[in-house]
Amino acid sequence: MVQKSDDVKIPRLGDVVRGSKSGQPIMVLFDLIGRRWAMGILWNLSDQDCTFRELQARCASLSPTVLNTRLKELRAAGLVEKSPNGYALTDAGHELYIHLEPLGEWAGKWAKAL
Amino acid sequence: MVQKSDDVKIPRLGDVVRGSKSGQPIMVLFDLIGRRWAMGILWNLSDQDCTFRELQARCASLSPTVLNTRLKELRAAGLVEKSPNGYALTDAGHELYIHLEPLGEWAGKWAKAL
DNA sequence: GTGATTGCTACTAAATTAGTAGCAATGGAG
DNA sequence: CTCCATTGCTACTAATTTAGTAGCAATCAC
Repeated sequence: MVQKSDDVKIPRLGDVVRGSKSGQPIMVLFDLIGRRWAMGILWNLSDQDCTFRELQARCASLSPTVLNTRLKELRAAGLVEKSPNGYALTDAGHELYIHLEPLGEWAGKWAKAL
Repeated sequence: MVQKSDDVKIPRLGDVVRGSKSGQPIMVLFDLIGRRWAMGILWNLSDQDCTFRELQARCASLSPTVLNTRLKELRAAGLVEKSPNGYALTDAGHELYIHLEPLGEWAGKWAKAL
């Protein structure tokens, strides 16, 4: 299994966050978790560790390319880590999830109202 | 000022959410607010109404194309509306913001730890 | 060994976003 | 009314991101 050290562009503090000159933490975070499937991955990892392929299946068969990219970014951001069973949330990842979780219920309400 | 009725593709319940077959509300929401600058726009509208150009300035001069697209989507989703002063969060938008807000503080902590 | 599964890379096509220019409408100032 | 600034937006092209598919090396179960 060959590993190339290709550059995982996660946003960093003070960085030009994909257009944002501010580099405010919240914008850095939004940039990171606002990428396609990033929040979905965190969501799906929240209740159990997943292998690469399980995660892929849970996320509506998103392409391995994107899944792998997202995983690299989330790992570089300290939100996800490798575990014996595949991938898992780190403590920070769990903390973030705790803040995301209420959105689940709210989304149901919102969707109904729409 | 001519208005063309061009199709604002906001995710809908039961939709194939940009690849997601589930159509779960939370995934629909993630799809919507996971688009570039969507959360940033909500964030910036939370404390005051903004004109189109103010919003553009606050969001690191994101292009009018994308800003306008996001605004259409967020309006179609009932999170943003026009106000005398430009654009504003709806009640639903405020509710969502309330859930997003704690992320601000958390992001600061996370960023420091990184 | 053989076969199945896992983690991932490579590649091309499609979609989204960035970036810039500019125009029609509105609102003063004189 | 005339001039001019501002606002809200459209049009267009270039760059970047994501989708989608194929497939290979490593690991594991027999």
